[in-house]
Amino acid sequence: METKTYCYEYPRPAVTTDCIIFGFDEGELKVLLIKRGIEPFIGKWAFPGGFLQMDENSDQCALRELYEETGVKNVFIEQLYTFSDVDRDPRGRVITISYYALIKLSDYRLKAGDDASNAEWFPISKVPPLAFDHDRILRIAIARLRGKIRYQPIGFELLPEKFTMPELQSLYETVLEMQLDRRNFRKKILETGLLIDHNETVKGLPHKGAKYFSFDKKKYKELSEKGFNFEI
Amino acid sequence: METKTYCYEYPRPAVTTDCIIFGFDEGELKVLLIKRGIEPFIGKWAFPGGFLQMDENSDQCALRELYEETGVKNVFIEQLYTFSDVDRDPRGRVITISYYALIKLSDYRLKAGDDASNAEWFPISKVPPLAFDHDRILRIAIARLRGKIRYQPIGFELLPEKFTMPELQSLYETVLEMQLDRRNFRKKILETGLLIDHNETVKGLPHKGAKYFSFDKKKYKELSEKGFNFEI
DNA sequence: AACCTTTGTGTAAAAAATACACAAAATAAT
DNA sequence: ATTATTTTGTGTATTTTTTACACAAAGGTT
Repeated sequence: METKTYCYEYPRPAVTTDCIIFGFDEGELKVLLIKRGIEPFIGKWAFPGGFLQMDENSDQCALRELYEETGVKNVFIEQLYTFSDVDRDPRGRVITISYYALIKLSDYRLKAGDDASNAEWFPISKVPPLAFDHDRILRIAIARLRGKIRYQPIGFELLPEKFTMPELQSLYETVLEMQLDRRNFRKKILETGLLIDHNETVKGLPHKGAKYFSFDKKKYKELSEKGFNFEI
Repeated sequence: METKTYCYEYPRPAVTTDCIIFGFDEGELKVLLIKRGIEPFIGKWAFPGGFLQMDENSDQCALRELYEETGVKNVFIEQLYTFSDVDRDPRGRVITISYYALIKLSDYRLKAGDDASNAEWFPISKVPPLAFDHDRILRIAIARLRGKIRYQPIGFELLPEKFTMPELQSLYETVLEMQLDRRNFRKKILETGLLIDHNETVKGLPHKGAKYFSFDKKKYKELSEKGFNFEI
């Protein structure tokens, strides 16, 4: 079918969602990029995304595209910003509602980037020039993540269910680009009351002897509904 | 013309912008609402807004609609959130990129709400039930304003060029819904270095004897480009 | 002229953030 | 196996920030 069967009285832009997928691995913050196989920007890297369908809202669209392109499911997403510049897509007028996702890379390391796929994880310091206005989108996404991790416990979304305090600290240090004192960090994190201590220590490397913790999602929901804040 | 001349291969949603316009007057935070003259929701109050045109981005659209519907120009606007639920408009699929604006009510009190127009200022505690999903949008806008005023000097956008310290404090107390200590507030605000002291006192009521200040926009630009923060 | 209301100002107390050192456990090296 | 090295866990003293608080002066009101 190439007939244009959807007609309107006034012109309408196309609407897409794009998703900036963050992962944390080997002490680095990474984003998942897809190498474009078609024009425009063929061969360039870009964020996964696609067209909004008429039976889904933009959250659902972002989650669907995320799943279709990377196999990732049940992840944290949040709307980032809507980009609407007239010339941002050479094919025509396209509005993009952008999202960012935080995923537990340990769970999904195998899905994307494998089998010579066109998806690949890039440390944010080594992201190549991107298609469309995606460089700008990435900058905004990083700024949002950096700002938000300070006052909402979203960092856990980037770690395995069970993690150690040094791992968590390393994540914070990486995202915030600053060194943190081990004892003060531990104190602050623990006094949120949102960590479950598993009383179990790591056997092998790395982080030998470190205690395992996990994030108490239920407690967080309870407390945040009562209006508590969690500055870290 | 009623012919549908704009045709596409896939269905597209309509895209609009809506603007939540905040003003501060008589010690109250207010929003500007427009009474709908057509279905759906005829007779109900809603935020001003309209359809995105193909030669403008969403910022420009929000500013244009703002000007057309209220005569307001040169104001602070910021993108708020994009709403995309399937059933949010009974006429069909509509995506709304929402903005909020902060205006100096003193400058514009005459334009809207006068001459039996269909625009009116409502204190946020007395906003009637709104059309579409605008109740939800308002809640989100208020939360954003409340959150943002703490770490960015946007409160000044709601006051006249020259204002007194008690006026500024009253604004903060109203938006944050909390009492603030006069001396501590003054100290914090002044140590941002962003206020110009006019060494001139108010003659008449109210705020007799209070000093006039104004916001140093240039200095703010300089400093914020260097990455300074302004928590208040 | 006396009174009332509102403004401007500094310091002491409390709370929060920061700096800091050593013992114990696991691994790595010899 | 012994020793050395690396990384973890833990508490307190110091500094900084935030909060609490009272009185004199100016302008308007009665």
